[in-house]
Amino acid sequence: MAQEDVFKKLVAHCKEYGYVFPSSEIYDGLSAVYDYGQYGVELKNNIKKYWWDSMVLLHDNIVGLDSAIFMHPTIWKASGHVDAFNDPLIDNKDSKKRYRADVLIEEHMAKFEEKINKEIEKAMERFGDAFDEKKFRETNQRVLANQEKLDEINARFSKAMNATDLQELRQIIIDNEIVCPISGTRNWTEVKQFNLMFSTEFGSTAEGSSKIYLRPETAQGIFVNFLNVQKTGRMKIPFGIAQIGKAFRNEIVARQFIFRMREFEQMEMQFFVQPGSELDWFRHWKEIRMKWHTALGFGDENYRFHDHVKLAHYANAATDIEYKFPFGFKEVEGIHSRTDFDLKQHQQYSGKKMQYFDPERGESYIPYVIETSIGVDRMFLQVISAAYLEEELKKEDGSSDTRVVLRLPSFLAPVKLAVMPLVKKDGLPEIAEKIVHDLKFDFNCQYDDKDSIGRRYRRQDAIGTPYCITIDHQTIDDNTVTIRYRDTMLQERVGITGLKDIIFEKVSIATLLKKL
RNA sequence: GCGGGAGUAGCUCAGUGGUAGAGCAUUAGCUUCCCAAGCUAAGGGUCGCGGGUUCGAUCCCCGUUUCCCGCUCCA
Repeated sequence: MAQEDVFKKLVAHCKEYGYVFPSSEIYDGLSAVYDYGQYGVELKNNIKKYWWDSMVLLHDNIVGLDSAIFMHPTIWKASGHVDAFNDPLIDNKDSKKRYRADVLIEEHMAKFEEKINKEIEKAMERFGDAFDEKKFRETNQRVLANQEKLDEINARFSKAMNATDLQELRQIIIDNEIVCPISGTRNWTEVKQFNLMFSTEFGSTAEGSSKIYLRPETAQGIFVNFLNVQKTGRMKIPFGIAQIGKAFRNEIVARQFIFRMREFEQMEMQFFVQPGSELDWFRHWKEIRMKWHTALGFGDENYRFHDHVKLAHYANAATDIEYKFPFGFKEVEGIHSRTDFDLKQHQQYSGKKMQYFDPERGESYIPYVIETSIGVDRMFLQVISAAYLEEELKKEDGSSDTRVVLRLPSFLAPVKLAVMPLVKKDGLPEIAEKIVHDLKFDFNCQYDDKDSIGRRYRRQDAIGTPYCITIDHQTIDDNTVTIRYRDTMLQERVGITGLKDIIFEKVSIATLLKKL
């Protein structure tokens, strides 16, 4: 089957079995926004717990944080998000090329500069030493005409940019007959502003309210709490702060299922280190994070690092952990050496000293930061991609059969076990119900007595339930049941009294954490 | 944003200018001693939305919206 078909089926399966629904579906949906269903939310919570425990439980120098989504608007000025990602863009309908409207106008203005300079050059040649540039500029008709035109455009342009008047920007392009360098036509679309950040009104009355942003990353919440956590937690460098939370980005391209969403969830850990030691720590965290992924058992060969050659303005080293999705290797997690950029920026913008006194070195400094940042939703997609399998089965009579099974690691599976009476009579349902009642305090259990036993097993396979407990007539005699394993479909006979311990050992997250 | 394709039941799809069908799924009951597709019954759709043509539109025409594919963009 083509890889793309697998992905389509996976998306359909997610919806069909209560993992992921398109947002606002009854109102025709909301682009690039998705909801997690009854099983999706369980899987997501389990992924988050695995990450959180691996950070906060396993490292005595990493603590958690839950900072607010609303933050002071200056934070996004300091981080660079306000200025870096809100360019006015315009498309040429013929060449289908996209340009920055401001760049088009600036380039156009540069042409007038050139014309003026050429006039001056020519005049210089003509007049030689006697040439007076200032006077020439003030008197030459062609220079004056060009300069006037230039000043006029510049005045309109500055005004439009300051007021972010997109219509005026387009009008400037049209009035000046600026053409697309490729198609040569003036067939332009409207100017659009692609804002990375969502904004909203803060304050309950329209007059007193001010514009604030929904955070585009959780990291800044950690940076602005650096001093709070360091001081109240008596943290000594090196130490880390971990946070799980929602973030929001206006994506230009949607259509990638939950791989790229406008509202998404991040699991970020910022690790503060001595300046100069950051690249050692960068390598250290690369290793730790890769181990976290491979411990899930989806096959080491399906992961790889992708080191960045071109670095963001704040980083001096960066890599991605990529997983081989059905649609190719894609980034799941990013690890960045962010230098002291963020804390330095906040120190400058807030006027507060974002420094740490290092007793070992006897000096204060702004710590350097190693960031590990993973998208919960991407991780979710990674897990479910890896788990999804359409399996060909040979039946005893020689005919073949397929079953769809989610081979989720037990600790991540939404439902841990299904308990089912083999037949709906002879007191078997009552025994099954009692088992569910006893185990429901420890595990997510389901009771099912509808349809044939084989069909019930398949239903559980489809949602990834790792264990099925079946009560049969032998149970009445000796208090034993069968436990059926999802991946192998094999069964074992065990005593009812030992069930809790058996399941607990298999689904405990501690078993997984010990591998790290 | 541009171009192409599609939108009929929860899912996969059929269908006709004269008030809508199948399989699977769901619910209830029967049957059933271990791996889906036995039996019976029931529920569920103003055929994406709006407008036009027509005596009458799910079907023809126009617009719109959503999804899919390609291009474009992308920290």
